[in-house]
Amino acid sequence: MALPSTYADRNCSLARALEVVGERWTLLIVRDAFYGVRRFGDFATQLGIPRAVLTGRLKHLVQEGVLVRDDDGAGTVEYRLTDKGIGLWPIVRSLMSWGDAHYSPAGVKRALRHDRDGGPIDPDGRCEKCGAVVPVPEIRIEPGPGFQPGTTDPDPVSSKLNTPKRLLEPITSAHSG
Amino acid sequence: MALPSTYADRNCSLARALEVVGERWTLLIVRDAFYGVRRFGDFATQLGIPRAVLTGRLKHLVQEGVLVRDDDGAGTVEYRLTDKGIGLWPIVRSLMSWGDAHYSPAGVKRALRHDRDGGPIDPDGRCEKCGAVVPVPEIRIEPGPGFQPGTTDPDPVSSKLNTPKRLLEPITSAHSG
DNA sequence: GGCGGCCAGTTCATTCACTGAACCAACGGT
DNA sequence: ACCGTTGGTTCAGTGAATGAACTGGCCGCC
Repeated sequence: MALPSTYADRNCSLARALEVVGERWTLLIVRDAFYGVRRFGDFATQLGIPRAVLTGRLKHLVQEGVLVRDDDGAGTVEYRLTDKGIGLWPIVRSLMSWGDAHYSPAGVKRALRHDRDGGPIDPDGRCEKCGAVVPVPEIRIEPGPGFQPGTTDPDPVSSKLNTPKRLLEPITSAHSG
Repeated sequence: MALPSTYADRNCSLARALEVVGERWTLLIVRDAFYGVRRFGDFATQLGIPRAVLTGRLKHLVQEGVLVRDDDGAGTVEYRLTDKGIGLWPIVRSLMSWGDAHYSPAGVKRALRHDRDGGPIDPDGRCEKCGAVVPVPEIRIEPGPGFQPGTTDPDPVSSKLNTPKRLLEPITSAHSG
């Protein structure tokens, strides 16, 4: 985003946060990272984002410490959320919740559950069964009542994204899956 | 923002929410609305946003039911948050909180308190004194330890924004204040 | 050891949106 | 009649997004 040159808003953490995750596409990339997407190509096809833009956004996110770029030396590159990136979860959750509440009359598109006890997670991120704020790796995501299966048959990555799974669990594309 | 023409992501409420509040400036406008800003000119000077862009964003937000445009017939126009707009509070709060946590080593720039009992509000939006999720109109906002007073002396609206006050309480610009 | 496929990333011409400053019209007060 | 305030609009210049084609490293395979 890069705020106006004259950084009028030195005292707003919201503006500061938006400099990191406020640009177009960025939060969608982060969301996919929560869903387990790690590969450049998977982000690209999943989001339909121009590759040049994706390159820039990933660089920015790595620079800001939201993602780490893990290059195994043999040419396999993976982007993974850092702890700082995982800290974005409440933002992603509350945006999804607001979107569901106002634009998905048939019910939530993706439901969240506490993987340990199966309890539903309320809009505040608490498990309705055990009452605890559920840590990200213990969250299971699955299609909700508002979910609409696509008309065209999905690529392998999409179908995995639409299957119940825990957050952060890697999605492997193509051959290795 | 207007997602890619081919709306690949029909099943993502995050994408849907970002269509409404994901464009540059939009969440800053919403934040200012929480702070009590209501006038076109105040948004413009406060944010340093080009007026043409502000016009477009306000129109969009009104269209989406996040703000109402209130024209008293005598030429006085006010933009106010609707209930749907107030529903964005958890998003604004969690973004501020993330920004403070990672970019404000001296402490939060703005502190939130439950106006009724003075209890501090935790990152989840709960009053640490009474334990309740604090409704927006009961939230008092005030400069925190990370707040940096500006070098240039502020316009009247800014100084009011930097004074403890409750959310949604209107800020009146210039003469009437 | 050359071939083909996969993958991350670049290049580039086109289109689109933002920027910033100037301008305009309605109203209020004097 | 005139001036200041307010909510916009207009417009040329600039920068960023788009989308499709391309590059180059690495792999397995014959």
